Amino acid sequence: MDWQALTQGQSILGTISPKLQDLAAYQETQSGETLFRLGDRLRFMFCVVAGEVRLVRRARNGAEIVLQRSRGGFFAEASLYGKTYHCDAVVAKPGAVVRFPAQAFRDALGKDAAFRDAWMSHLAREVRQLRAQSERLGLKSAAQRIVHYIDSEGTGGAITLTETRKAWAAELGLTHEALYRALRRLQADGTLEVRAERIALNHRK
Amino acid sequence: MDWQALTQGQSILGTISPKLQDLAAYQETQSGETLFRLGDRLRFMFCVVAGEVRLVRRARNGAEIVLQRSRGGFFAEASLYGKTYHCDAVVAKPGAVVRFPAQAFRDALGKDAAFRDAWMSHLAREVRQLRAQSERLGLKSAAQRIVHYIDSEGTGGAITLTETRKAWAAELGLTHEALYRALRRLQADGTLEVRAERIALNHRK
DNA sequence: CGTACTTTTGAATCGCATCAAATCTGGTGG
DNA sequence: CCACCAGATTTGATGCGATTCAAAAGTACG
Repeated sequence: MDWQALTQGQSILGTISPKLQDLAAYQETQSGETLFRLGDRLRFMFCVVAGEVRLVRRARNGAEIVLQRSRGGFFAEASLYGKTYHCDAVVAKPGAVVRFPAQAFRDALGKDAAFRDAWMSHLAREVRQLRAQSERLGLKSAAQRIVHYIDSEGTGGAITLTETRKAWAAELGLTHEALYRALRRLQADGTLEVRAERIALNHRK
Repeated sequence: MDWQALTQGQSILGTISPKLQDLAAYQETQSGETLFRLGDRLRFMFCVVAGEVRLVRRARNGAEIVLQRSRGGFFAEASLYGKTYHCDAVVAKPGAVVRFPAQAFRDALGKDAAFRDAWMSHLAREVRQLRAQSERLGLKSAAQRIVHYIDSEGTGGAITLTETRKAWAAELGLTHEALYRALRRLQADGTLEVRAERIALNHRK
């Protein structure tokens, strides 16, 4: 299966050596399917290429705790150095993953300098984005989060949305209704320019 | 200056080779001091050993956007592979940092396998923690965030706080008042056991 | 052309933020 | 040892903003 055609956006996958690529397996995923469970011996590193996978843990009181929602890219990176998985991985929306044998993945990181550099800078970028997102979610008002998002994820004070507004709202930790209303308010008072997918901050002293 | 005595908790720093350690500099920091500015050529990797450093960017509308608050450990990891810093670093609370020449740091990552492994697993752990935090901050109620925290950061459904409750509240994205009240409510309805610094979830079917 | 989903607006409610203030705590210096 | 201070902890009252529930209109897709 030519999974590489599906992974244009995943820069990391491009740097993977042919040897490791041969060991990779493409796997379509069904909703509700479990990729691994807490305590399972670590066998594979997974990369989501379509759909959504969730890392979950059962809380003491029975509630399901979502540790991560992955809608693309690697997940459970921290597991790579452990012996077992520390949570369950459940498919939330059908799609596909690519999976690499964990040992081969570690070996490649040890031997292949280019792959290793790509992996480290991938992790570092991830860290930066997540830190920014945490700071953002710490802000109390919808307006503040929107401005923070545009300023930290956008370029030159503007962004072009690639996702739906509903999905953006979820990323901002808001209901979609709250996002729509906040956007309209910000547009009304002139701090924001909203034209279709392009949203820009107005300069304002 | 023997900065290594101060860095007990920083597991990474322990794996740094003597050669790189010799190039490191210890620096005390004053409130308001700027370690680097957006656009500055990248010279150093910094590690907070005391106090607090903030990575900030000025928003278009004049507001200050906090990208990260670091109260210990490395920050701006993503800068390591760039040529310039992508934000300002300002000291928010006085303390100290250790700084490493960026080129020497990169060289060490390339040559020293043990250091590199420690760095990669440090980044991976960071990613996992931050993902969990983002999921947590996405939860709408104080109670949910508290349970999520105990379940994802604690062991066996319990945590022992090392920070003040006020600081914990900030980490949970709540005001300290909201945290106090939520704790009392959870204790009253029996889902939580609070004894001084030890907070445990009760099993409950 | 129908179905599913997003976008948009409305109304009511609730929980958290905010402001205020009292108590408790640990640490400093007289 | 005590007085004092800064900060943390705790409780109360109030208001605002986001959630929630509801529903209509727009849009993409088979």
